[in-house]
Amino acid sequence: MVLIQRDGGFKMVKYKEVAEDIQKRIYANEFNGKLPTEQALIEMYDVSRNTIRSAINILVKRGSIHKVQGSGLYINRKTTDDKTIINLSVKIGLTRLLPKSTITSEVLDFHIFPADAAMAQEFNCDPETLIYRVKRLRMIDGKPLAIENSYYNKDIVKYLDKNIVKNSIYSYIENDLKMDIRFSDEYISMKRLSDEECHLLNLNQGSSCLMIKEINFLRNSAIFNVSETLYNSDHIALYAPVQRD
Amino acid sequence: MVLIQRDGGFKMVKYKEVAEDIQKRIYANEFNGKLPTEQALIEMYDVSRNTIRSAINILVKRGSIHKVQGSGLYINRKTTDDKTIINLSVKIGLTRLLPKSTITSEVLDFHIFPADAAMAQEFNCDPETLIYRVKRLRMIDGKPLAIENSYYNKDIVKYLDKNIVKNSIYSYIENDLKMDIRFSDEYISMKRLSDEECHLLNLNQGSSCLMIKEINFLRNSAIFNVSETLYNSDHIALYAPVQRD
DNA sequence: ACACATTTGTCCGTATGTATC
DNA sequence: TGATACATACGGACAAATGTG
Repeated sequence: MVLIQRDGGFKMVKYKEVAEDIQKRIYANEFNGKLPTEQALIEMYDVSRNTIRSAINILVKRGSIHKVQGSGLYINRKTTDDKTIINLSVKIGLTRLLPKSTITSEVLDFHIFPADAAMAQEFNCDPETLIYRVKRLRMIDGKPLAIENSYYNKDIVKYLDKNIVKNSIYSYIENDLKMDIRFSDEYISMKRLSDEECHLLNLNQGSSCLMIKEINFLRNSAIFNVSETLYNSDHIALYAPVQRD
Repeated sequence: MVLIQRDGGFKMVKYKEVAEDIQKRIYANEFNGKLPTEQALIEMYDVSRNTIRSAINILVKRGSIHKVQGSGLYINRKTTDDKTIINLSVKIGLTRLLPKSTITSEVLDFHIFPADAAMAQEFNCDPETLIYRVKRLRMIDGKPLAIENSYYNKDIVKYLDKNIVKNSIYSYIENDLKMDIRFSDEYISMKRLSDEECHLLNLNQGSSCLMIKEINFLRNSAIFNVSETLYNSDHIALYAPVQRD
């Protein structure tokens, strides 16, 4: 069985296609707790062992499966949690991350300003570089999910407007600007909310929340975006699969 | 230059040895923002390209470096944060994770009990299986860092006592019992602390904290440990490097 | 704008080691 | 013990992105 799929017209490399195909089959419950062996997958997809192993490693990294030498490839049990789970291992942008939910945004602030010393250091750019600031209340299926305070380097993201930031900025950057978001540093801490923030997130005064600071890099390792997002932790939990080397 | 190192007498496979050697050199500032090319590393360590690439991928996964096709291997800038950073991508056990600090523990509770239905489900084991419960106040350089509420399946971890749990349980499990801790699921959320918990962590009443629920697996995918740890988030932040596939 | 060298990415093949069953 | 299945390590070839002149 040869299965070559395309993602929105883009040509994908083999091992990623295979990975996504296996992932779909896992979601569709086509396997019974265990994947076929490497050898079987090699024959199914008609690719080399290295290619199958690269594909499998993608699924391992995102916590979908785990491997046991000498035994096989096992599908991980899903946790039974009523909260929305944000998988940190694949977390680049929210809209793509939570496709089963509807993410909408209310723009609380949108303006442009020249970087001061601190901001220039964050972005590793020259002072006076123009920076977009976007503050949004992000909602999941209509309920307040997070307050996002985000900054974009205008030298890299040349144009933003109110209409764009009302929707998925990442989708705009990737699909329209054809920029290549490659990696991201995420720092997770806790923050006590101001009264205004509590009100926005529909929480009691004096509440705290999960705060994620993100530094987002393009392929060429330029920082195009820095943000701090305050998550209503009544609704979400973060998930991180960890593999020993 | 051939450099084969041993870790505590254990034989390590080549790509891991190379990875750890490069990591040490990064810490020692032997490179100037950029690693030697793959080809140069191949010659330095006298290994194949695949082996070098496996080694490099370990460092990428833990956020030490990033790669730019056509350009090179770049060392990631360290964040300037006064908090202790817990790197989730390598977080299996605290003592090993924070070697620069002294982790000590005060045992708040230690007993054994038969699993009820809920605990049996957590461990994916039979009800009535004996479970160790360990509650510890963990301290970093003498300051209260976290309250850990941890459970061990006695069928797997056959023996624990008060003296062992005062020290690093993971070191005991790995070094003394020679068990192989392979992977871990981490769920991060926030918790409002009880008055007693606030007191233990030296926080004001009504404070909240980061809570990490961990499910820890052996090589054979058996769950040997489940825990919930309440981190004093004044002192720590979590870090997660994310790479797009 | 173009050609070229450099550097990492993808893909293939083969052999042998180690853990599980 | 042997068979199965994943892990490690070697090799080569070509593609794609980057940097240089």
